[in-house]
Amino acid sequence: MTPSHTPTMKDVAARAGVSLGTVSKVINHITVGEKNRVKVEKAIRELGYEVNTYARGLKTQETKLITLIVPDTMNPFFAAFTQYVERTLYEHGYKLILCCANGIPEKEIGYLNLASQSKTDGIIALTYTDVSSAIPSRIPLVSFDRYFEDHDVPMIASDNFQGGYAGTKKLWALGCHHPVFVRFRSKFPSEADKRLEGYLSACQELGIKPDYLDQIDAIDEKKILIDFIEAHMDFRGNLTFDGVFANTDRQGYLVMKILKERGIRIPENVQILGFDGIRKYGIDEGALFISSMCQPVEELARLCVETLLKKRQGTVVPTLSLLPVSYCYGGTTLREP
Amino acid sequence: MTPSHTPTMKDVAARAGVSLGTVSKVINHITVGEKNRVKVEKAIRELGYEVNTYARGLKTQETKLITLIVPDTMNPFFAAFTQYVERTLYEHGYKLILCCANGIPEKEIGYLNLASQSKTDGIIALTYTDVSSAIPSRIPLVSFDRYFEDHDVPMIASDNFQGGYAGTKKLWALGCHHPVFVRFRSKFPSEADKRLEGYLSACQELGIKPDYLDQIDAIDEKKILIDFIEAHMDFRGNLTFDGVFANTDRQGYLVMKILKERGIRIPENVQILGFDGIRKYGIDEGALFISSMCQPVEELARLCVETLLKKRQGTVVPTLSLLPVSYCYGGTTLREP
DNA sequence: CTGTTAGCGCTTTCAC
DNA sequence: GTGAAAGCGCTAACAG
Repeated sequence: MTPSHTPTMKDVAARAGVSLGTVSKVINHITVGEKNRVKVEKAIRELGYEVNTYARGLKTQETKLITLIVPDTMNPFFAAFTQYVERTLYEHGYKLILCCANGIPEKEIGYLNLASQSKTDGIIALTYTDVSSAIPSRIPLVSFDRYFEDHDVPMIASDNFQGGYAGTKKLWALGCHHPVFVRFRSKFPSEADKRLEGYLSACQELGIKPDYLDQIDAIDEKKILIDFIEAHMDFRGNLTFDGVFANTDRQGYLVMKILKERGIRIPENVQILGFDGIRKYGIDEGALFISSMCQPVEELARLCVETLLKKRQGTVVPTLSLLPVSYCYGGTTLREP
Repeated sequence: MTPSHTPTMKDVAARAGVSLGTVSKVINHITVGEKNRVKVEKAIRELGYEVNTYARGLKTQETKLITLIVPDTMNPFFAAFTQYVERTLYEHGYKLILCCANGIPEKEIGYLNLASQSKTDGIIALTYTDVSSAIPSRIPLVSFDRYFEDHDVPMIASDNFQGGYAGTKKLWALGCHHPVFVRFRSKFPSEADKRLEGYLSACQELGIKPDYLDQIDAIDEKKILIDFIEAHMDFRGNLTFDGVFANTDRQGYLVMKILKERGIRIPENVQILGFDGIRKYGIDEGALFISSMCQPVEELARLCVETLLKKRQGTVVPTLSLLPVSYCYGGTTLREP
């Protein structure tokens, strides 16, 4: 008689006329007599049996669950990253537990603990709050874009320096001889901080006098930008810069709106270049909001997952991996000369 | 001596000098002698103990994990929905397992099974593929926007009919006397199909001759839209409609782009109204892409979670819950008269 | 109110 | 190559 509950290994064993251990071996691909294997496989099929992950996890301390911590999913960049992480995990037989930290440190810490209690096999963290003290040692953890001092945490990121450098050169090549850099950032250090450094380095090489806005944890970004812009007008109201390299697409978009409101034509009067490569309505069909140094989101996500899984199985993994970013036209820069 | 492994209930019991059962009771908030409770709580704190969800789950068949199935997270509407579902679940002590189905039925079915194997406590499904045959009976499942025949699945959705109706009336009030409706949809029936019905109903009431584009599983939306638009020009190249009510913001945005490319001014010549209420760069600061009938995403997410949890605990829940949508100005309609 | 104990479904020795 | 049996950490009777 078929059991009414969801079938367990016991049911399979009974139906196949073998012992529990044999069924377990078949499932875990451990050598077993041909005949028995076939019998067990048949029973599994007939019963629609699937292993109970939690019973298995209890035993093996594996759950096939990976936690992803992101600030939120409404930011299109994080949304894309989340999607690709999920996809890659799925391909490797893992499920994704999603934590939108929303800047709540306790929430991040709670999820970090989840892993340390081995309820989750690892963590991919994209966090901008300060939780480094709560990082469980010896737990598979990879960080995106954020460098954790004092902890042996592999970091994956875009090559932000190169992006800042190449972007500045690109603006120059497109005719911007007075590009300014603009950024708002949190007080927690991240790899993305290197974007400005890249800009500075390129400026030096090009013989441009660098000029930038750098605000930490600003509240009213719009007002600050307006002040910055007005401080860059000469006596007849002309702008003293002809290009804006923004730290993120969002910030660049904001700059664009403000400039347009003031009758400045983009890209004729001022070219704007962002960073991230965010697309309207997702990747598939959407155009960029603005021209941008695009991060290879999919590859970044894959690399995070693969690094994490390798680390879990004990392979030595790079402490730092940087992926290149590339320029993409999005309407706010001049077409190629 | 402190154990080197992550502490178990046994360690807590030993340290507190009580039995396992007592510790379990303290944890599960079952009455226990004041003195013992304090001792146990102290031991828990000192050891940094946390229950092992999987051991517990094995026993109780509860995992405090809920699966959310969405088509993807790059669509801003789904992204927002995901975020709010996660937040609400968190408030209730549940974790989110995220499945981006990407239109792959096998993937959805796999996750559906996860739940039926009681590795997950329930499912919130926002799916546009046909998986109704795979729906495990008697498993807590609530559906967003999609009506499952033959299954006792509570459905949550926006009041799409009301939205279609109110949106049409709004366009009329703003001076559109010849609004057309435009939609692309999948072949799977969903609540969102009622948007067109609302439009038709309002047209009848207003004495407007309805006119609409309705495409199923179209490949080249842009081309179809262009054809539609060109078919609506009189002999001197003037449009025969003065308003477009699009089935989604994305579709409305596409219409806007095409019209603008043809030199048509929005909203002066043609007003455009979308549906969803998607915002650039997420909810916080972003403006709408276009004027829209906005779905109350947060409330929808909350309702899904609460309905699911109620159903789990055996409470009778509504088979259908509709939440009202509301008009939001987004630049593609005329300002209030 | 407290301690003891029998499993939950699975993996993994360990004899056979 | 196979089966029996001992747990993984926890909960839920059940005695006391």
